[in-house]
Amino acid sequence: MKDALAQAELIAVLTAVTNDEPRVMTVSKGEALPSGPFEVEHRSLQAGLREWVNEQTGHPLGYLEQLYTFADRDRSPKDKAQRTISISYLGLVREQAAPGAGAPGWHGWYEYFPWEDHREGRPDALAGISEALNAWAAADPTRRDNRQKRIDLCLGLNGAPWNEELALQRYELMFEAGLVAEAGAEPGADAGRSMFADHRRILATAITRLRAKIKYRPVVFELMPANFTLSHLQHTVEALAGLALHKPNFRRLIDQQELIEETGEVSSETGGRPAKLYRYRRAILEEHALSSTRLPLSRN
Amino acid sequence: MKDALAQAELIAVLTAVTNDEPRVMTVSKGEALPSGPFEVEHRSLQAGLREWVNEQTGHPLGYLEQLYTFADRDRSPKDKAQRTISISYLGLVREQAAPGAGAPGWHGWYEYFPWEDHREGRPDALAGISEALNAWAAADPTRRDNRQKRIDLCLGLNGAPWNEELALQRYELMFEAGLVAEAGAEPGADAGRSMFADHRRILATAITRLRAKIKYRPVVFELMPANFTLSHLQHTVEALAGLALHKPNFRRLIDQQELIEETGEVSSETGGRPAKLYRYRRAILEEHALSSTRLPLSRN
DNA sequence: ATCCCTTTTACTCAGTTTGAGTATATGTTG
DNA sequence: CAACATATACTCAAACTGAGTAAAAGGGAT
Repeated sequence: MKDALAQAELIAVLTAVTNDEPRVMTVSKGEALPSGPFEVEHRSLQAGLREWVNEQTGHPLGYLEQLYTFADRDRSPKDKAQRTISISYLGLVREQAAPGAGAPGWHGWYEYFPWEDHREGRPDALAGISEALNAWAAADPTRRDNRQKRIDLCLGLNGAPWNEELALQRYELMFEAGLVAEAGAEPGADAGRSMFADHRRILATAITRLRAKIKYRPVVFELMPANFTLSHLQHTVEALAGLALHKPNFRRLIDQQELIEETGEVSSETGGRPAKLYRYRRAILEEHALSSTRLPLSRN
Repeated sequence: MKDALAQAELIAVLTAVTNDEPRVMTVSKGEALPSGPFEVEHRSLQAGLREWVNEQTGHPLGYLEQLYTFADRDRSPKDKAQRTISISYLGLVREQAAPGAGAPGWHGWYEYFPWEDHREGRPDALAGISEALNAWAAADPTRRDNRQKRIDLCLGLNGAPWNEELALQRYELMFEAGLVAEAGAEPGADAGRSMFADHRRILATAITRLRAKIKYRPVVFELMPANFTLSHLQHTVEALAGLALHKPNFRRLIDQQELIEETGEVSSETGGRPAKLYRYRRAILEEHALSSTRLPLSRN
């Protein structure tokens, strides 16, 4: 066995939801995700990430989950003998308490993926995208049918329903078709803001993972303040899923699962009838880590 | 940024199902999982793994999925300045065609996890395990309730149902309680066969992942021959899940999803009425990669 | 040839869950 | 105090799930 040395880099997708908008922490004016080297002193990968996130941002980091590890040659900046292994993590944080000056900035998910937000119906960006993808499919007669089917399923065309969990596949499809700037395309209006290297792909991975996870594990609460109303909770879920949910059914499912309990207080910030405040039942946290949550996934 | 150098190692959990028994490819007489270094020539992590699996075993490797990456300090053999990063993968292969002499050997999952096979009811091993775990919980008055709840949920005690997807949590619980040899325990009859370093933990991760995945993605077919009967398919799923499934419901779900089609032939190897042979509908493979499968999860 | 045994295949049925719609309660605002 | 906005509560049909039963089609023994 040869000694195969490599440099290890930790990349973080830190997400919060503020004002019903999912955001990600970025550096370089929103061009890149924060990252840092894995060092010998670190006890583990996760500990290493926690350490420098804390150093650099001071942000308390609750939930942290490994996303993916890659070391593709064509992704490394230079073609040297030494390779870089990138290990990405998804972290969930509370609504940020004013990041310090010069500190990393927060940007909305949907700046980078305008086509992913379906809370108010199909975004306009999808029209242009599907047109461009269809043209790409038609251009290759042999792979046409195959491509067309993928497009329909990814974008919810020709009878296929929109599936919010396909965020990564959609980005990869657009990449393959050369529609995004990372693949060498002209910066188009519909294609969203691009990022350094494959950071946007990592963000898409995080979105897909989180959208899947909120359906069967109570991770939303990592993004909520201690007390919240049911509407607030619903809007947070909707922001992540990029979908509008049916209100009565959302409520039914939440209290069926006995995940939360009333605090006894109410909030009149919502305009109409004051809403009861709830808190997450930490008492049964272990129970939840093992059992499952569900969410209604109706459209508008 | 300092240069943080590390050695990268790829670890493979290759699984096949033969004679209704899930098996894993091992080296060192079943003591370890096959692994190899990630080298500079490799195009990507996945490509690197494919390459040396092919070299060492000649086994054609279909489905391949990344499991987890870790670099815990206490897991490395020596405490040197250089760290090892281990990247593990789950691979699914067809029933093996007689591995060559001196080649890696196959061992049943349930040699390592005897408590995980519930196809014929609760395994005997669980009695001793739950007893030992309960004693462990009782030993610490402050954390008692918490521990007891975890035990009940993991093992399906006190009203909690058995959940086959908790394989990893169960192993970790037993590790924490010092019941497995890897944690320094005496080799006990119920604790299953142990493995080198944390390889058994990786195998548990693979089992958990696969048990979850077969429910919503048609990966079982990676383990099936070209033609198969519905019973064969069911037994394969049951082997992986470690559960007995309700036959009529299994069939109903399978053909509702139109994943397979009749070949027109029948097989009389089953003893009773000859069974129709089916094949996986490759034509709609992309479709399946994006949509979802479901399985009935009834007990016995 | 016929009866028995085994396994496949087909059908039924009640309880639960899900998607969707409607009605009522309780505040604030003009 | 009426109009409005939002929270909360209830209803209903369709779909799905878990579970059980019955018929069909072969092999083997007598």
